[in-house]
Amino acid sequence: MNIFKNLNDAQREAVEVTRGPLLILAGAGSGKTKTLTHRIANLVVNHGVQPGEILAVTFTNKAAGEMRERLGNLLGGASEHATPGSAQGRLAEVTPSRSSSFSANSRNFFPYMGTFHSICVRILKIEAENLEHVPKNFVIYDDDDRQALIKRAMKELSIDDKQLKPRAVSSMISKAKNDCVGPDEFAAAANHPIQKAVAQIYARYERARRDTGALDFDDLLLETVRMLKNHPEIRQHWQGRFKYILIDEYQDTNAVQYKMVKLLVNKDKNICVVGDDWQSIYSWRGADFTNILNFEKDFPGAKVIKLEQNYRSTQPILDAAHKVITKNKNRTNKKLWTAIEQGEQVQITRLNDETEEAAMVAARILQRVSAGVRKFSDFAILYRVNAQSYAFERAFMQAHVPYRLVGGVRFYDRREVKDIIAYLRLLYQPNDLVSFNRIVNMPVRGVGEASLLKFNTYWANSGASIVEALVAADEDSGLTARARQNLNNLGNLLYLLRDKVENGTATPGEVVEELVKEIGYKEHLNDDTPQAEDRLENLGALISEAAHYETLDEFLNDVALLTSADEDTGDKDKVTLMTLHVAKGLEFPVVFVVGLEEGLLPHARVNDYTGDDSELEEERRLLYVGMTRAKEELIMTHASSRFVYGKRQYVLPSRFLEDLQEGAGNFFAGSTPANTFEDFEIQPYEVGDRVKSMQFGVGSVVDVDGLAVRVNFDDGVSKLLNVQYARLEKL
DNA sequence: CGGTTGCACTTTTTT
DNA sequence: AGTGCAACCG
Repeated sequence: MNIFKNLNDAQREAVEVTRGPLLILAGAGSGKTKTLTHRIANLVVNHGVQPGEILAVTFTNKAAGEMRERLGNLLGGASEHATPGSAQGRLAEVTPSRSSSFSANSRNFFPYMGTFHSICVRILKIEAENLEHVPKNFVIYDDDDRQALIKRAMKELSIDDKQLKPRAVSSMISKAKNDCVGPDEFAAAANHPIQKAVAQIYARYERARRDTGALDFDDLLLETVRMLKNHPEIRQHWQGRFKYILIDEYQDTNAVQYKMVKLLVNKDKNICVVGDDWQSIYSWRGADFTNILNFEKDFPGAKVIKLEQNYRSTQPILDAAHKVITKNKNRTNKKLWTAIEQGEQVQITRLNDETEEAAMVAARILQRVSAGVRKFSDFAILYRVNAQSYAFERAFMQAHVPYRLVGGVRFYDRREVKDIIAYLRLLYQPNDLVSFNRIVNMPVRGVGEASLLKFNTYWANSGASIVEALVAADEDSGLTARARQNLNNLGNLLYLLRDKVENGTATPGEVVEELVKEIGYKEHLNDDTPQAEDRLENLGALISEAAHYETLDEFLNDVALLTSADEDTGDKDKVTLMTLHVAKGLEFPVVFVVGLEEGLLPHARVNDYTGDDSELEEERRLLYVGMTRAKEELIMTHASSRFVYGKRQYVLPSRFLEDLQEGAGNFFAGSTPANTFEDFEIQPYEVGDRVKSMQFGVGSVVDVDGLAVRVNFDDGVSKLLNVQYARLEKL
């Protein structure tokens, strides 16, 4: 097998340089994944490296799955000869086993591959017995779980959740954790009253979370870093184990992840990071692309390789994307090039509103598909916020355009699924307070606020776990006989199921089935509502999902770490709908980037009056990412008005469209030629002005709000008009 | 205790 | 517009 065949010079070099620190600056579409997989294959095949000695960190579980698949293809039958790693060396389950193209037997063959989070879970589960604050059977709290606990902490501290939003507190705590700042340090640095309040909540939250046997998303990383820092022998073990480290999307690593990398790299410094600062779009969750800019400083003597040939897009698409991104000041310099010189021109189209926008897109797709030029799966619609998908879903349904929605509500976030998962978590971790609160009266078992309060007191005094307290609750608990009976039953059920899980008499699938039957959950779901059928269907899907797992432990971990983008939506012939963030790393023959308007892209929350352009630049990178997903055709749209918060608002074209216009010449084609933007001059109107509209006749201005002007026309019609588009003339 | 009704808030992006 | 939460009544 020749691993180097099919690689260009830069890619080949990136594969060949196996020793020492290596930075691969990989532009969009430059064959990054290919290079990474070839690199791993080269290590294994030509350098005698055991797969288990390689750590490969990806940004999403899906990316890990893809890399695994490509590696499998590359190595072909080699897996049969591979020596299985230790028991710990099994492949991280990143997607339910059904979607993996490999049998469970081939797992040992593969490197540690996955997201930072999933890798941390694996390491922490292994090391839990050596760690004070990490129980072996920890559960993973997602954002909702964390917020529930924060709310509770705020209530206990009598902090009004209207004045200080639990969500805001949650994100402040998250930020602190991502900066490796604990509650004490946070309190010490707090001087503003809000910070002081948050410090109190933070401390209380942490205590509650620990008592409850849970780690939140950020803890997974933080506890791993703490462990590596504070336990030299553990650090040495893992440093010795991971002889080669690869990190993809390095521009999106945050402070904790950076620290972890530094702690995991051993004296040989065989670390290879791959990334592109132009595609850094996660600073809002703490990512810091200076990590990639500073790599050479962090690892002196690092080799730097640039992958600048783009294999994905045509020249016109690349030129347009380049025009946008080069408006950013804070960035590295590079020049992508493509051998595909010929191609369709980039189009910009203006529509009246989101309905027309979606209808136009649907019509265009249908036209191309029925002409036999394209298939549905060639198309992707990319937008800034999930809410934009509604209009497209409606239009596509109407036009019978098959589509798949990536992202949005996770399967595991559906209410019925979360209920059952909460039961499973509680029987797995009998102190999981958040799960207990969720299910204690679901389905209704006559335990309301008053009973719950009594039970909580009883439980707190007992010093036992929640499940133990449920079983033990007697007359002394002060509970009414009925409530006590019901709580006892709940506890007994959880005990029974836990036993079955622990001694292996029941698989996760069987446990879920028995649970559903025992609590009468199907009857509970089967109410009169029209959604009942969907819910029952989801419940069925959950049961069959659980059936793919051997242990509850594995199942719960996957449930917690899978994102909606990881969900297998099937490879049917469908148009893809997703956010720009989710689109990173993907490519499609035809891409529509929609909603290019001020307030949407750049998003309204972007601060652009402070003189700090960093947020605006991130929005621009987001557009760049979207544009560079296109292989052959790129169409960008914007609407004149849009429904926001249930109100129709007039919106301006995105300033990023002006970036594209410069030196455009005949660059653009489509229903809106580039010169649309030339007559942008806005005439000021005042209340009382007499105006004339080509469409509506003569009238008086009665209200002015920015560019939106309300005109009462003389024929009695009142219209809200955008002065940029309504062809108004001042009289 | 539990269901209903009305009101407030939402929307950035995700591991 | 849809959802989630608080207050109210049966």
